[in-house]
Amino acid sequence: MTPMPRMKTERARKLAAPATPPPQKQKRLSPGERKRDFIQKAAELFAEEGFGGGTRELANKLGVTQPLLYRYFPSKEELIEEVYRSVFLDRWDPEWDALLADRAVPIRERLERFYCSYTDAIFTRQWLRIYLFAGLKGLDLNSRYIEFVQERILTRIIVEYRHEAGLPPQEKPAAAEMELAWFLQGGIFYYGVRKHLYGLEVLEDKDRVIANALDVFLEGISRLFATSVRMRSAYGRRSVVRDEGAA
Amino acid sequence: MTPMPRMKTERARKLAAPATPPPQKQKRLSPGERKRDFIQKAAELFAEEGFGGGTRELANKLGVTQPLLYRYFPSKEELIEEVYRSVFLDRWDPEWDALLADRAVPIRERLERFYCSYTDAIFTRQWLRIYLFAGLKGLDLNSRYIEFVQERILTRIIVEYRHEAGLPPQEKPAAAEMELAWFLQGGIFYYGVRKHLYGLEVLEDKDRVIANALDVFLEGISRLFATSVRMRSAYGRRSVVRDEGAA
DNA sequence: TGCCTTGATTATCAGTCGATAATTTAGCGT
DNA sequence: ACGCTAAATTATCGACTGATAATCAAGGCA
Repeated sequence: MTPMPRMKTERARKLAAPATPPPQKQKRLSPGERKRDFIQKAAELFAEEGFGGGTRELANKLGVTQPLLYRYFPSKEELIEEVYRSVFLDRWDPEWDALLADRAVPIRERLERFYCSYTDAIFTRQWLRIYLFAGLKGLDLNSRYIEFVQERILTRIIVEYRHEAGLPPQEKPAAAEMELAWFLQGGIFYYGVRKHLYGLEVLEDKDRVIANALDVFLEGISRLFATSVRMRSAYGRRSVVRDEGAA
Repeated sequence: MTPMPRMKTERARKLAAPATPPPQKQKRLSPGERKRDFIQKAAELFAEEGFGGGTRELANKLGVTQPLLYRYFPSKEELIEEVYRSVFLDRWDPEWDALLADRAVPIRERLERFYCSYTDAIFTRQWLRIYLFAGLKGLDLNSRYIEFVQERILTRIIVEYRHEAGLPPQEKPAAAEMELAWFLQGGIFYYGVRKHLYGLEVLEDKDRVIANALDVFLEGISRLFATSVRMRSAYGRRSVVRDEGAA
């Protein structure tokens, strides 16, 4: 009801959005675009700050004000879940399923092609950090992703390896076999963590590192599986493949 | 000035410190004890909530009031660093140095003993969570721990393996060799992450999982090192051990 | 027993957080 | 050109954060 609220409004705008100085006329995006922008910038923010990153800082990255977020997401928690979905569920290339199961190609080459391509997709600072933040937060979506990895990658590795090695098929891989597949997965994964999370000096040729890891893994399990089949726990020596059931 | 402020005080105390109901007379600890208690409970809190865990919640766990924290630590950040120190720097058993370097024992057995004992120390929910939180926060203390692992564990594994395999000694392990050692470390580490961070069903016999991983690793690298020595990059095939220098 | 050091408490501040209600205004359809 | 829908803003709330100053009181020492 008083004169000149004009000047004050102008100043408030400048202070509120210093991140994007030039494009001041950004207004009225379609709901779809706005929502996508929120999710994308939120992924960037949460990757750096964790899910505790502020909604105001997020709004600044978009050049809008903070309450606008709540026109598109009922709560911050729901934004987080959508970020999570966009980062994880949409990055699986269906091609990989076919690749891993293609018995016309030797298992060695299948695994090399898969892991080189798969790590191209997930070995980014953003993906790895959000993955770890989500794990620490205990989101159930994270557990579901792990189960996905277990079913779509690791179980297949065991099944396909056994097939190529001429070992008898099983209904389900033994727990000890799954642990060996996880050993491979974890060993490769940690390369990405060292490089992109810790920023350490690593051997830069990622595909060569993967190839070496696969050499070690496949040579290693071939000897292990061979002995376990040959002696069938005749010795008291560790027998790997025998199932003790999952806990 | 009125009767019964007694009741109100009583209620306030109960609301403020519900964590430790019976010992209400806890007062006047020596500075040393109090400080240790703060660090220990802070480790528990930060492991669950991350370093964003509140100072009031921490005080509640101790049954004291929040400002008391600032008699022992100038700021929360400094408390975090002391927590970090107590969790990481004090858990290395000097015995492990001798164990890894003891050439009277076969490398296979040295590694098994070491990793079984080492993982007994670090495979706890608290250690793993603080380790990952610290990594995401980018604390330089974390980088220093990684370098420690690299020097005290991984370099030694390569050196000792090469010695036992009769390979010529090097001034420094090749970058590709360090990557293989990291592959082992990461593969074992991920077992702890799956169990204690994600709470997944794993094969419960940790020492057997480690033994299997070592079988695979040692068998694998023995073949790899042998071929690389035999053919010296005669083929165009990948040669592992040749150094390309660290980035 | 009474004092005095110091551990511990109460009261409080300034800043930030997620979220809500009311208001403004951009831009399409007529 | 106007008007209406809805995108975006301003203003604000209550809860919670780390931190400070002033006050209280436990317990060793005389």
